[in-house]
Amino acid sequence: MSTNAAAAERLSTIATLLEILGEDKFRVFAHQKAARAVEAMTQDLTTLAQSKWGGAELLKIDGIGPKTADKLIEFVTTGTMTELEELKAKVPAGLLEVLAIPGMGPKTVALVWKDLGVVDLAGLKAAIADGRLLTLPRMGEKAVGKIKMAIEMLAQSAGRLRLGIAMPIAQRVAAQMHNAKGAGVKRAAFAGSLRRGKETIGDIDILVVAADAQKAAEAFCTMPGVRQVIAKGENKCSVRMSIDLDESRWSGDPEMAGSETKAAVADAVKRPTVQVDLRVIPASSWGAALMYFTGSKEHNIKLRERAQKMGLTLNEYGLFPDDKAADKPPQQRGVKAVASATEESIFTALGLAFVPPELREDRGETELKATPRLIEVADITSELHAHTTASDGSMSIVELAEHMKSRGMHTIAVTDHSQSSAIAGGLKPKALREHIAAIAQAQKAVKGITLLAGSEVDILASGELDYQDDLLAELDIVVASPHSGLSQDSETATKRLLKAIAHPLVHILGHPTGRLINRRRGLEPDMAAVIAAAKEHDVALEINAHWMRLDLRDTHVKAAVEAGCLIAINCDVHAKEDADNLLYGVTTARRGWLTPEQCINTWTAAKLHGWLKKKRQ
DNA sequence: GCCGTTTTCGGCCCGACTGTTTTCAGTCG
Repeated sequence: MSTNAAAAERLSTIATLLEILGEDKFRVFAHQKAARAVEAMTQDLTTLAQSKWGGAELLKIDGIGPKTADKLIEFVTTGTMTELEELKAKVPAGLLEVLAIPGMGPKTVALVWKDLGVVDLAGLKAAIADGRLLTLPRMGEKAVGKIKMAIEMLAQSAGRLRLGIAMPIAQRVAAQMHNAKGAGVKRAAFAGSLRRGKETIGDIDILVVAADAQKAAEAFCTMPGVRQVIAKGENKCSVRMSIDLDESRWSGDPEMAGSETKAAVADAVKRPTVQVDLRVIPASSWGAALMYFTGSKEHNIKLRERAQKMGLTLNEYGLFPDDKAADKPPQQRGVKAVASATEESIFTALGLAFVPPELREDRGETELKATPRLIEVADITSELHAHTTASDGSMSIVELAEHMKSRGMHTIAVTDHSQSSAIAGGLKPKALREHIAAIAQAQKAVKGITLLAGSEVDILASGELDYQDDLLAELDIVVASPHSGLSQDSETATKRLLKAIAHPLVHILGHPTGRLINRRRGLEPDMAAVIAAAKEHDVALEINAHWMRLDLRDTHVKAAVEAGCLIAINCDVHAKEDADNLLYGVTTARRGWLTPEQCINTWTAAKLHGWLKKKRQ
């Protein structure tokens, strides 16, 4: 784990422990905010904190004050935080897993701990089994039953759903709500972290405008696949829904696969349910609700703070004048909203440029003077990372070319694996030379798309490339990627990647960390150094669009974009349907604030081919 | 614990749902 992530995790744990101890909730909130700030930092904390002005630099970050800065410097210097150690001595470690149970908040956790001596999950289960939990105030049969159910559900859950699994489910649910009989649904859309395009999703939020809210709720709770109705109110319902693996797009990428793909598929099958929330919204509040439920929470807080400074109050029904009447929310007292029907109108009323959903993470988006022209799927006109039957793909060269042409690409790079990736059928030098000839031959058969002869060359553990330079020089394009030795320490990994980037024949650094979301952490290089080197050597950093990878990740993309680095968005095509993953790659790019010009896949054929040839002269 | 275009002290985002209550605390998003 990177130092930043480790420090953020510790601050977050401090917040949680303070919460259990019943400390001031604003202190808790401050620690949570600081943790998020550290998590979002693009500079390396170690480098920053140890520099002469490190402390002052830390204080410039919103949410980090003198106390937190001290804790961070202490952590970087000594590897520990005294405050955390002291808190850990007071609170049993097992209570953290108890707090993770939905329905068990800090107050209840403190209660079972103090009154029943529960110190971990096993203790809680025992207290449920022998009826002691029922003896607590505000604990009835129903409350205990819910906790029991939540424990069972948690045991089945394998964590957050990957974007590529959640998206098709959400699209299907939204479509089903549109067609709900008798409910008169006028609008239906998904919101939440899915709309923001996060790489993993905790639950799915569906919003509808319906003539008959009750019928809409009824239709929602009785959809195929609903396993349990968690809550069913007038405006809000929550269900747990089975995940049907057939809904998610999966391609057999044997490189990930061998055991990895099978494990990932098994993982998705094992995770049986996902929580889906429905909100029924008045048509006039559509924009406010969409905004509110899209989040993120941090972004919403920023907007509400801003509204408050302007004498306004913002909730899921609209932006209202703040008349300080505390008895009831404004929409229940007939107060007329300043703005509510569209997101655009609310941003405008707040004096802000419209913020695309992918940017709503409180990473500076409310400072924007104008809405940036972010990259879109339609901007992409080339695919620069694809495999054929020569290694581990399922299409021939001609099939691949025809398919990518039908997807509107002017260029397709054929980049089969190199010799060290034996499991993926990597090509020996002789086979690669024959493949180069075969690609030239295929070009004669296919018109209207340029075929490039390339390779996805392994970056060996040492940082050396998997072919000799004379062979690499024969290729139109070289994508250099790490495939093995992915548990190297950070320093070794950094050296390895820097060496590959500095190689004069390399165009693109493919899936730079080699991570697999929810499965493999991958390399954790000093990303600032990698980005600086890529910029210096005119190497594009790849966003691998497969939803298992999304590598670079969003925060790395943002740092690379800020540094002026070139970015490639590639589907790493092995099979036809892999081209559909482009949406996820572009979404990740948008989360990193990428504009079209900085992405080589949007360039005209002339510009792209010219750039590639520069490294062949 | 952090922060300042009313503030260096006194605030700090907002509403729905649930289960237990007899008016609300706790949790969630």
